[in-house]
Amino acid sequence: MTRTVFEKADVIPLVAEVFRELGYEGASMSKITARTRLSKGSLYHFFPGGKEEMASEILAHIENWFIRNIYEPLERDDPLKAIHNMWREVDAYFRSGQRICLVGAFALDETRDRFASGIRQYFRRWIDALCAALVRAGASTDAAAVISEETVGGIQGGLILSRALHDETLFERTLAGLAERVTKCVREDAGR
Amino acid sequence: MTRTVFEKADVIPLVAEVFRELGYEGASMSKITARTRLSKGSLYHFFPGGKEEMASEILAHIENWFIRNIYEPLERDDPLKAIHNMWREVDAYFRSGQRICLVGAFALDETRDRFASGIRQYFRRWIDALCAALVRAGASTDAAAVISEETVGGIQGGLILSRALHDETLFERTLAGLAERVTKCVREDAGR
DNA sequence: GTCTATACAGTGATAGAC
DNA sequence: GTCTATCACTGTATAGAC
Repeated sequence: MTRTVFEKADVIPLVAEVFRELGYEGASMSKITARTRLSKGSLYHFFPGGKEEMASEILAHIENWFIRNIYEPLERDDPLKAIHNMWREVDAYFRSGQRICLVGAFALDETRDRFASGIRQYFRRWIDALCAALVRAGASTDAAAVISEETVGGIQGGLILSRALHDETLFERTLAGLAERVTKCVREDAGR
Repeated sequence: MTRTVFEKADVIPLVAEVFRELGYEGASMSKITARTRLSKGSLYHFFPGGKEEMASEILAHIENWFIRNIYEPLERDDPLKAIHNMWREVDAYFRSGQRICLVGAFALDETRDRFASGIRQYFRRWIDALCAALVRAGASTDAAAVISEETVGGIQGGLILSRALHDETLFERTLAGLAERVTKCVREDAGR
């Protein structure tokens, strides 16, 4: 029998995937052990606080990924390039809509209240970073604020719809539509 | 002690609210009994199939509500009036974003697979009914198809965001933005 | 149609051997 | 760091009294 030795950094993405598939309440310890092939002993070794600690560290891990790959570029790189990078990274991260947003899923039921500040922060910073990039690209402050909210919300809605309709093309169509509107917004305001 | 006597029609909305608050897996029988003040005996009397039967009947109940109040008007009434009616009903139904869409929540995890056809139908018919109304109002078939998907997805995203950010105004802002885009789409295409 | 009592499988969590 | 064995508890579901 093979005995693979992990460290925490390897374990977090594995467990995260189970939470994504089953939700916070649906992801029981036995489901997690079955799908990750890690025993309860190993899991409690890495996360003495159990499920709550797992989910908490997973949320932090997700936020860090978005900060590095999406928010920071939006906040300080060339805005149009950073926005283009966002579409590409988001499509890859959510596997063209085949993978859900765990933070959005947690927001829908009372799981939200357990992780309220992490959930709020993730969306708040995404919207603000996109808004800042749009303003730097020449959009008006008002228009940028509106379309940033619509974009981040639109991505979440696209994930729900593409899963509900079993339509893998829907998420990419959603991203393309959002990208077009964002581009138009920048052009119109910058050209005034 | 008071002993209220219910029939199934009274029970469904009560249980539905608990599923909305806690999700399918989070809504345990004991949580349902505690929040509805109905005993397990009563619940199994109405739903011999347990949780799965409850959720199944709730989904059917929700779809019927949407058919009567939103889809059918979109399919056969004056399109502009029916669309205006939709914004009003949706805002009231989701309590300005304080109440989530159970169908959308179920779509996010593996609960989707239990109720796949009901979930698919709910969104499919919503998008199609809105699309048909837009075409009758003068929009081009292509534009109507695109904006119908964006609208139904945008509503779902608005619900996630307003909950995540604890911002009651966000959902109404989302609806207003979607309404504006829908109106513009009809005017542009009809005026060609 | 309401309730309580009960069965027993599954839950999160811990201890201790390797 | 891995695992199995075991804990007390909560899970769904059923039976039967009122």
